[in-house]
Amino acid sequence: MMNITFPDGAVRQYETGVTALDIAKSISEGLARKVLAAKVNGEVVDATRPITTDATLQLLTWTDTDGKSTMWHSSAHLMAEALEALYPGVKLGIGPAIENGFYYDIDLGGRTITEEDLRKIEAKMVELSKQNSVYTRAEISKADALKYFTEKGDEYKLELINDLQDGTITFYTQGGFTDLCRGPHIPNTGFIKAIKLTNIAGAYWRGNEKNKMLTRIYGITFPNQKELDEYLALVEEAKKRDHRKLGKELELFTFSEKVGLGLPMWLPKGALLRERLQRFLQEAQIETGYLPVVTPHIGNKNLYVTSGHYEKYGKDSFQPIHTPEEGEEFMLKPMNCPHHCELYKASPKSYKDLPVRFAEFGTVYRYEQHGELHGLTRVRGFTQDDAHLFCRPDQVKEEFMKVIDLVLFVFESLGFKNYTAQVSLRDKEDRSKYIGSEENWELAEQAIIESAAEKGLPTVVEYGEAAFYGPKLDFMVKDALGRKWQLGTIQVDYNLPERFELEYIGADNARHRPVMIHRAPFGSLERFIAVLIEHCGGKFPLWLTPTQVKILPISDKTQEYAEKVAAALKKADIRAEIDDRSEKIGKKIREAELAKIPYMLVLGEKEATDNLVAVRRQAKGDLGAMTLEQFTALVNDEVVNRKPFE
RNA sequence: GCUGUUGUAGCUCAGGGGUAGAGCACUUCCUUGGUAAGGAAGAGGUCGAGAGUUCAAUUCUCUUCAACAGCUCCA
Repeated sequence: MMNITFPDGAVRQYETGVTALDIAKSISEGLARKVLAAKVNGEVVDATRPITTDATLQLLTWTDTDGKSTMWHSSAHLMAEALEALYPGVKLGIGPAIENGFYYDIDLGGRTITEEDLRKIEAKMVELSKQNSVYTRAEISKADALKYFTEKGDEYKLELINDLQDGTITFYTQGGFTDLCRGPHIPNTGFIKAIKLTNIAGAYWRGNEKNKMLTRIYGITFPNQKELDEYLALVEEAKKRDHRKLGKELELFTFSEKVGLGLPMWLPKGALLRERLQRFLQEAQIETGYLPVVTPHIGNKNLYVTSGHYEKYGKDSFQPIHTPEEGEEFMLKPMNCPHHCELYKASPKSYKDLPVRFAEFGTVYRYEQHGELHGLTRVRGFTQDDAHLFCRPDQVKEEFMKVIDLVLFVFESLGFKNYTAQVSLRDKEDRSKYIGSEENWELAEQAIIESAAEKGLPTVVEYGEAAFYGPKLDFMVKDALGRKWQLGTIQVDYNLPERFELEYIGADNARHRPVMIHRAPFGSLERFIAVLIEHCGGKFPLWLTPTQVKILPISDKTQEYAEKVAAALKKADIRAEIDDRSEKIGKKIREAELAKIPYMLVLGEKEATDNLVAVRRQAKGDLGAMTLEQFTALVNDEVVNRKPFE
């Protein structure tokens, strides 16, 4: 007998060699029908693997992330089985589970696959899943493994096996399909009830562009049709909220081939929104002790030689600008830090001056790869809400706390309620690649961990993810559709103060090196606005939205009254527009609704006579008539409190 | 940068070897209408660009540019 400890702490005794599935059955049949895999002593394994020692056990179902990925991994195998049936001789690369579903990289040997073929493969998968084939695990020697795939003629699997240690190799078989796989897998194919193959793409074997390009088929599966339908609806909704589409529809920004790719241009409505956002952060920053600075868009090449960026990124950047003077070279600034370092050096600093916080909405230019450009989220020219804090090592924590406060204030004001923080620290083993003293790193890493904890941030710590110049903390937000985006970032930097020989005079009258902290709550205005657009589906909070009110006179007869109302709103600092076309009120309302204008004022003779406005709220409908004062108060309340659109 | 798909009016898209079409938007006129599309007329495109095949190309072929999806990359 052995002791099995459950997540709630309960301990029960079972026969040695019992499986997680057996244990589930002993609890209830219903539970057993839902168990996809099990976590035994923290390791995810097949629910059908015998347990031979005392262990902690967590039964994994569809509601667990590990349960989902086990199912998706098994689905990849199911797809491979279907592919072998439909395309004899197909060679298989790798087929893992991913965040939303799974993929398999395959070599079709000259054949191609179309969208219609995906439907065929899906049908085959459904057929195979209904056979309830059991996924069986087999430990196999390296020699036998090689023999199997040599006979099968699959060079990709052979390459994978060659990299594996003998004695650690396992095969999984379901139905007529056997694959090299570490597992784990779900008990049988019958768990896979709803299948959707989503798209086809090319992918290099092992992610290396020198290798052959394989066909990658993406798919997702669910334990029932309802969840698949919900997922597909979510994908549809995401398409509707695509910031590139909404940006065009709401006339926020545009691109021009003539201007150049990856260089967004802001249309009046977008520029207004952007400026409001900028002012909002600027005000918050000034309150927190930041000092606004302005630096030029270009810098002498030597600036970047000093910073080290020229050596590291020079070849892959916009190339230097040459002047009529021989030998002079300037570069478009790819970041603001070097300029700010030089600002720091403009005057000698005492320890009493620190921290110094230079803030600038700095537009920078980076030569991103062509294929990488994407809407506003990946561009070649963008504006960072940048600031650099120069402080003493003992001030790092306090500064971090303040920056976290600022970032959270920004998120809260814009309706991002769901966020996590990723703390990126040094590699635990290899510390050779990091610049800066052990002592300072330790201080900064602790400061980050502590300040995140003290602020109650949900945090993930990643070792080895720190930049060579310092540890960092990145904020990931989840938007209204549950998609994750990386926005704000706070990074400690030991490199640039060194390279620029930044100093301050300490209380001991000796020279010391300040610590530099880079931080950007938005990340960049472009990226942040893109995420904001998708988060709110184009329905911006009233305080940000370009047009707050659309005034809709019912006929020409009330045109004059409409203008009077417009003037009054303008005076009250409310952004309103009149729709004075000779269209029917129904049409004017429809268009204002589609343009996602928060408030509409329907003005007819009744309102003009009584000196009232009939208020309509976007997506909500008629709110009834009120006085202009009441309406202004309503709007101001929403603006001042930065309420979300709803 | 690599692979694939796409490129027709301001937008969304149809068409197809014999020099183009719809809806919306736009202009003008009629209509003055009370909470999600009133009516009529008109204007607007050398079918992404370049080359080739052909009597003839927007349609076929090649090249190129751009967008999209994925891969690689991201100070």
